[in-house]
Amino acid sequence: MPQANDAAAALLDEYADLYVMTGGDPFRARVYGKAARAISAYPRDISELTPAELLKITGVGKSIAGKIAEITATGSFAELDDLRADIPDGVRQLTQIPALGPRRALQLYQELQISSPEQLRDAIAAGQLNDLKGFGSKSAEKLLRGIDLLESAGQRVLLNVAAETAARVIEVVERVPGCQRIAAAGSLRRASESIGDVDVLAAAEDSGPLMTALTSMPESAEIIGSGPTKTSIRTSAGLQVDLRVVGLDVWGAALQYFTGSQAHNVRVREIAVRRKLKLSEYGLFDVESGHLICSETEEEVYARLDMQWIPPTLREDTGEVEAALRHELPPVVTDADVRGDLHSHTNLTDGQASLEEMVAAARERYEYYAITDHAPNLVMQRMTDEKMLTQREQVRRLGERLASDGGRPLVLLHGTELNIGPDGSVDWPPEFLAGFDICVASVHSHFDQPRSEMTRRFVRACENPHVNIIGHPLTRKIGRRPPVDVDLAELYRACAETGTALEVNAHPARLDLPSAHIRAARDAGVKFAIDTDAHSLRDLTYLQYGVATAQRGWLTPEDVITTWPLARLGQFLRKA
DNA sequence: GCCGTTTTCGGCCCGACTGTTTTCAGTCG
Repeated sequence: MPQANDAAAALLDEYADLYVMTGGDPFRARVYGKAARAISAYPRDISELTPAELLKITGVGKSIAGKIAEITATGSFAELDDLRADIPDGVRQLTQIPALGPRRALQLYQELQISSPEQLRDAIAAGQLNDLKGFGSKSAEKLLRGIDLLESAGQRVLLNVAAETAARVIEVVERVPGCQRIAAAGSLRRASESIGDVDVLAAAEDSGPLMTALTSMPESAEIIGSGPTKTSIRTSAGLQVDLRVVGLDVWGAALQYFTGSQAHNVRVREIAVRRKLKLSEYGLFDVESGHLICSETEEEVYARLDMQWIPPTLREDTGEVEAALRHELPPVVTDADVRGDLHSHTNLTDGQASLEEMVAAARERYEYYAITDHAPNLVMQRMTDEKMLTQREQVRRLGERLASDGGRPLVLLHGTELNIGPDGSVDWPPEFLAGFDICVASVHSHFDQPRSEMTRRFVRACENPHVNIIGHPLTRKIGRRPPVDVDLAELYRACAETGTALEVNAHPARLDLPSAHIRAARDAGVKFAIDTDAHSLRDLTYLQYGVATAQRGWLTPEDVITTWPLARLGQFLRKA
């Protein structure tokens, strides 16, 4: 989505938070949050829309349209500025502390002038909370732990880390006699790019033994809460795990509910209400009679609301509900659609495994596979023309062997991952590049160029007739390195015009191009390559996260060149 | 503040758990 949309959405979200803090109508606050999501999912740059076009965005009415215009003109809006004057920024930060919400955060500020987590820690130490209404000794303890947690870096984890934790919990709990069914839910099932806590749903008649199995895991460092349907622990690695146990007969309704997102659930439940129905984790009910209509599968629940079943990766309230009601959900790409991988490394540069090892693993999964080791300008990789040509010969011979040994067919492509220099040039002259089957080109340095230079840099790389794919386009690392500043609309235009694909890098630390930008790129006519960028055998298993990211961007197999048969891919790689 | 095969006004998702509440508010997802 355009950057102006992100900025405006952040301001509307901030306004919603501050507004609810001051005791304002919570429904009104919710509308601002809803409008923020709508804007941030909107494909066109909102600063370029006419007032009439703004009003067409669902959730944006006259008042919010006016505020967006104000944001475009001045970078903020008057009502927000007023609230900011009343409530210091640190008070909003207080609500980041687990178990401290907007109401009590404001109470702390108004009665004790506390406006940051550090000040709250000091106030607790000084016993200032002791005679504050609604704060007992347990609150103080809990808040102190919450502040520690907030300050210890990395409270959110990458997808693969969350998936490993969930797998371990499932392994332990499913062995308990009486556990009838178990699965990961929540943001992990939706494949969000980072995960704050791990949700696991289980079915059993008696929840007790399952809860005990969770709380007595050696990894369980703290029991945050425990009841008959829900138990929360924190692992020794600091990750919260929620286990919910329901009856097998309500599995579908519960899985739908615990998968979320919250915004998606709100939309679906509103649709139920309009039909005089009530949806909860226990099923879909007729409001008047109270009778259960269905609850066993997600498909039934959606179908009874006249909706298609919605893949979990799409459940973010960014238009999927409307599309499902119209029965126009796109047939998003799945793991099974992927035929190849066009970006991988070996130990000739910084990979961990040999050419033979990587290819043997790739052969289990793909129809075609490209080796794309680093090029000379990334000097620490010590690449030379000779090394590259020797590898090309090895790849050719290995490819011949694969074709004749009677095993699974796998076509090997020889490529490279070029460096896009600060001026948009790449490592080798055209005559050397012409010898590769495929060239990925990526930014590996000079991340801080101003937008105009960065944009020219990418556009020039796209215009190179030998560059097929822009690798990890925004070069961000989740939670560690911000994305580069590039005019995305210009980048998309250049990709579409030159027949250059954008990568959806599957590594869980990258997931780049991010799903939030993929839809706008696709609408601009861009094609995508889902690649692992594997530097090890394990990295090859991360393909699933690239597919999930593509799904979150609503991509179909038609949009993804690595799902195409080799002949069609070959045509694309010629950039004709 | 937004929205309407109920509605231009009156609604706006629903339930579990915790702590300090003696009947429920706040928080979370």
